[in-house]
Amino acid sequence: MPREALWSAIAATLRAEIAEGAYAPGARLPTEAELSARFGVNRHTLRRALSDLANAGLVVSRRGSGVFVATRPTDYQLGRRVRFHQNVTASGRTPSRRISRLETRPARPEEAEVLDLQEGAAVHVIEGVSLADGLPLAAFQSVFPADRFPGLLAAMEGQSSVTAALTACGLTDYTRKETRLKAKLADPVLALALQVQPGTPVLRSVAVNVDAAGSAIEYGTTWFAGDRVTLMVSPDQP
Amino acid sequence: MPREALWSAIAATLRAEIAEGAYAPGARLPTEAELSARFGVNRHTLRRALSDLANAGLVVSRRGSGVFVATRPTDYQLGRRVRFHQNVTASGRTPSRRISRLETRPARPEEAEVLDLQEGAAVHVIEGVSLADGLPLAAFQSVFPADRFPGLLAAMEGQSSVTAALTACGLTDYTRKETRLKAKLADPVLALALQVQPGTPVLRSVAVNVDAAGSAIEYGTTWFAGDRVTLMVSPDQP
DNA sequence: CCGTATGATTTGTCTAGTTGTATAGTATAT
DNA sequence: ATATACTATACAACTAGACAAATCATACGG
Repeated sequence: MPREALWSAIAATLRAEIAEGAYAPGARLPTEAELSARFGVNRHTLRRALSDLANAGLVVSRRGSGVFVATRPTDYQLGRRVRFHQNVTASGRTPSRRISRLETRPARPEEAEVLDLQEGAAVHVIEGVSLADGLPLAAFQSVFPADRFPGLLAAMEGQSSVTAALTACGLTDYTRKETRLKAKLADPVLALALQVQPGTPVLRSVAVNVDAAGSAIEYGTTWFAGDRVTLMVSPDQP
Repeated sequence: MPREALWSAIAATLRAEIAEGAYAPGARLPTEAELSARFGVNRHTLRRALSDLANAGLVVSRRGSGVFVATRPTDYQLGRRVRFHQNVTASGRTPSRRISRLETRPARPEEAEVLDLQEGAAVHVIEGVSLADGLPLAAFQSVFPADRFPGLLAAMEGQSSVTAALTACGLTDYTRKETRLKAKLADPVLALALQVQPGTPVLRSVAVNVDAAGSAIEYGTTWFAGDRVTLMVSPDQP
């Protein structure tokens, strides 16, 4: 009977340390060179162990960067009134946003239709990435009618909460009217923004938000990193 | 009367050559392929001879690396204030240390309890192997409260004496408060670190060191290679 | 201040050599 | 006949070294 293979024992050790919290989710493991020195094995043997962990979905390795502890998939509640920050804090993490684009441009036909605008009317576009504990969870693009919120982009300067900016523009409340979901593959640009491998699955959510009066005020698209987020669709509350 | 087996004769030849110093302790023997060619036998037959030597503790083989000539055991004094270097030099050997891991991570419940910390408080972890004349005698893991010794890991960089690093952090003296001993079997990872066969007996020592004021400052575990070390427990001196 | 270039670091892949293990077959002594 | 010793072959596990590809940090020039 063959005794336990070295790589297997090493994998078990690392597994236990990850489980004990020695390496937090999202954290980088020591380099392969350091780990192989620590265990006193050749780098190939260590890589065999890492490949076992990666196969089990416990770690993700990125060439040139390192090996990272995989984040357990987050449940992301998709409801009429749930915002990003609540979602992330509810799972015990620290939410943050990185805004990458603020601009005003003519509405595209589809956007104009949804937002009930004339084709070519000006819209504000906000693009960015939402993160939990510094790890990208989703990339988003939101389109707002410019004439309804003239100072929106200015209100976004220096802070990152879209909800707060909308409030500053006089919108007290808004709810999600409809959401369409689709599974896609991340193209290189999206993969970069989400820090995943190109070709990994992504959940694209297209949502329309309406104000209290029921008129559309936001046309938002969100791309969730499929391996980090599980979307929970809850029944609508009236 | 059965004439002596081939493998037995080969083993005797190698035994004699090792005894004559043709292969120094720690040196690598020729590869199995070379030796089997030299004696004109199949590799299996030669391996039967080698296995005889290994069983007698004369050689140690490492897969992928080669077969090495082994060395003799040491007495290791276990006292309140005895350090590793003194122990090894006392037995006429050259001590050395190989540090394999320097990290800071959250304390595990047991460690927090012993070191009187809050659960999850940061601790420094130092792992390595202690050697005599280049041969591993013991593998150790030491855990220190990070807030008590903020610069400990930095002090360990570029040198290997834990005592010196502690001194650099302002700790002038410490003594062993308690030691628990247990016999265990080496798992593959530990076996590799100690350069013994997996499954060979190992002495695990769990010790708590305290400073002059009596507060715990180190939670250390040491695994001694059972066939290379004899532990001597001396009565405590007040 | 920003983009670029460059060098160092880190993971991915390949080739080759060494010991460990398993299976099957052959010769020989009892 | 039947163990026992040895041969033959094949594959698995691990080591060793080299190079490629991606990334990151830093310095430099506009």
